Amino acid sequence: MAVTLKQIADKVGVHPSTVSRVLTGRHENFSVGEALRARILDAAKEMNYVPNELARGLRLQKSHTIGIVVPDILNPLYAGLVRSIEKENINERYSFLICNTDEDQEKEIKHIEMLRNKRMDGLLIVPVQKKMDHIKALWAENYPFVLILRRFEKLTTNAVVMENAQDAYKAVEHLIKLGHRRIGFVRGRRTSYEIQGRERGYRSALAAYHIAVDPRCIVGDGCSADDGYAAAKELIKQSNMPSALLVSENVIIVGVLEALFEAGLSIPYDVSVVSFADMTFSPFFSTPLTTISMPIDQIGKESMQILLKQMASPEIHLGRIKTLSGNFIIRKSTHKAFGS
Amino acid sequence: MAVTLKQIADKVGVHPSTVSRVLTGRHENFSVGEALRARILDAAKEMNYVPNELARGLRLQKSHTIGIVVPDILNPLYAGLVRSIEKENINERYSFLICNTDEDQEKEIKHIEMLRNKRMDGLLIVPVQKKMDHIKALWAENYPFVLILRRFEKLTTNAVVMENAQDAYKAVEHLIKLGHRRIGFVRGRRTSYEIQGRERGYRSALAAYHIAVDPRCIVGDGCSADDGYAAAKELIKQSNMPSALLVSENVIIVGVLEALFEAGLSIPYDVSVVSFADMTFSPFFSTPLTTISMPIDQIGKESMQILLKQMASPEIHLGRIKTLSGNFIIRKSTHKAFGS
DNA sequence: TATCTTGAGGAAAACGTTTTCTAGCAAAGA
DNA sequence: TCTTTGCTAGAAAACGTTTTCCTCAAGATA
Repeated sequence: MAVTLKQIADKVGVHPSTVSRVLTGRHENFSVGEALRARILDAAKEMNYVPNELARGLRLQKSHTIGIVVPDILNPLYAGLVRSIEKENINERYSFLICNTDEDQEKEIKHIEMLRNKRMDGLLIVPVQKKMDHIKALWAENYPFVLILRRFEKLTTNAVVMENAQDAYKAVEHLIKLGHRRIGFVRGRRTSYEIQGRERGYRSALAAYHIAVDPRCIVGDGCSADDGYAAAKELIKQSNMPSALLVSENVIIVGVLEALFEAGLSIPYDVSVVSFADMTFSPFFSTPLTTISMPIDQIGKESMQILLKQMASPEIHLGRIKTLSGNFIIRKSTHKAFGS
Repeated sequence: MAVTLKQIADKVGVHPSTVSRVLTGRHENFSVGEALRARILDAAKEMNYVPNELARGLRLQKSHTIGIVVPDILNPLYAGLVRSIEKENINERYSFLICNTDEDQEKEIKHIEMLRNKRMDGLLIVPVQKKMDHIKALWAENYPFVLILRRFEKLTTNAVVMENAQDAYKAVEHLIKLGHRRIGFVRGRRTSYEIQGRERGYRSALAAYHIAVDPRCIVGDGCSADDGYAAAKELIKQSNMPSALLVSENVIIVGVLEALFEAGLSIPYDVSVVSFADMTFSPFFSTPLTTISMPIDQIGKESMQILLKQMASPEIHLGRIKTLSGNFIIRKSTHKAFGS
């Protein structure tokens, strides 16, 4: 069906290799007469030649494609990440194959297997982090990849992560300084790297100000809006509900807001709220949200740059770990505690 | 580097074709002894065999990949679309290569060229719609594809689109029935299919109720939040600003809200707002938004189903056009006009 | 005149699969 | 005993490129 080099060659009356050389512009150690060159170019255009990247890829051992594995592209955090990765794709050398895991470990494993089958030149992964054998395998085989937002303590791979503990610490400290003593933590997936870091920060901030941690103040385990909704409900029904909340993730906050709204609680008068969040919309919520927002553009940029370097020399383990801090932005959703 | 069929074959002492047959499970017209079969399977596992999809693709003339071209994956509308397309990917037969055009026609042309080079089995496209030659070419060559949300009147390709005019009509009618007479239209990109349909609907609703269209009420041309912001500003500074607004697109509304907020205008008391929108967040804005929301899941599902059919028989032009209606959801951002 | 360079292009292998065609051999049927 | 059938497996071509190694003539050089 599709036109091949050979067909062009036949039409022009020349060898396929010559056509290849003209079309790819490779004249090193080689030269083609101007006239012939022009004839080949014309024929290719006329015949609507579409180079077969599958064949090129097989020969060149390169797919010119990078695999991206994220939890859910519908989460603006990850969509933004993808866009910022794209921006570092100088000269549009690569295209991107995107996979969603929905935080499902088995899906991730299958996706990565598929990406390897399709011979991605490199992988950018936000890992689910329940298992690490398949990541270890990549590492052992010098397959170029960079972990994003999450990494394995026991494995020194390339990674770009956040200062989660520190970021959470700052947020909680802010609440404490506003006079809050009972501060809730709406947690995301307990097993995930960011959340564990953020919980550590939450705990150490309380400890620093000599406030005991009430386990009933820590709720939730999951990363959907529904999970946030359920977790907030649990908090709301408690007799001495926290006067302030730290919400640990982007999408969860939507559910928390819904629960608060449903319960007729007003922000920040009934409850102060700080959230890790990265939605363009945060400022337009009924009460503009005080947030810790991530430097998504920078995360994408660093990740891609490391990956490019790693792809350039796969045999050398860079083991680059870049750690970035979030931006704490105070808006209207936090207020002095009324007792103080 | 990577293990090949031949290496497995050598190790087991058998021909590569036999290995291929065992590993792909193709035993039609063929059979392999149980013992040998097991030995091959073992060897493959032990040697960590990763099939080369590039080679398979070349041989089979299939990439098992579908190209998706959208304006911007960061727009929840398109991210949702991608996810719903994925849901129709039964048995995970395909993976998806995603390209963003940013509504730039040249980018779209380049992306589609690249997708053809990489031999995508099919294409799902939200076209920029300034040029159509490259789409026509796909069509002429029986390349399987489906246009989404936008289509060319002059080209009967597969497409899944919305009843834009009708949807806008309903929204405007709602405003008119609330007593509004001066109704603004914050337009998106003038050249795009949806926007033209929506403008038609806007105009015909006004006409149906004998309200003259004031060209000053129609503002904007662009699809970013900034465009919405600028357009709303323009409306706000007018002496007789409209008492109600129809906002034509998803992301634009964020800018409009910002402008309104900045001008100290309250919704719906100073101005009623209806928007085409598809964000999970709409209900949580300072005033929950009355919206026309699209059945994204259905759009993705229909698109993928049509594409699958088209891929199954590329030589037959299905020319299927599916038209869907939006859901009009009344929330709190619209109110009776105060004059009435 | 004999040898060397240089410019122009061809031949063929290789990348890793899949699939069609062929073939050996044993058991079964005639 | 001779042919057929069924099971098992190998050989080789093909998919569409790229690239290394040739070849061959013409002009330059010694």
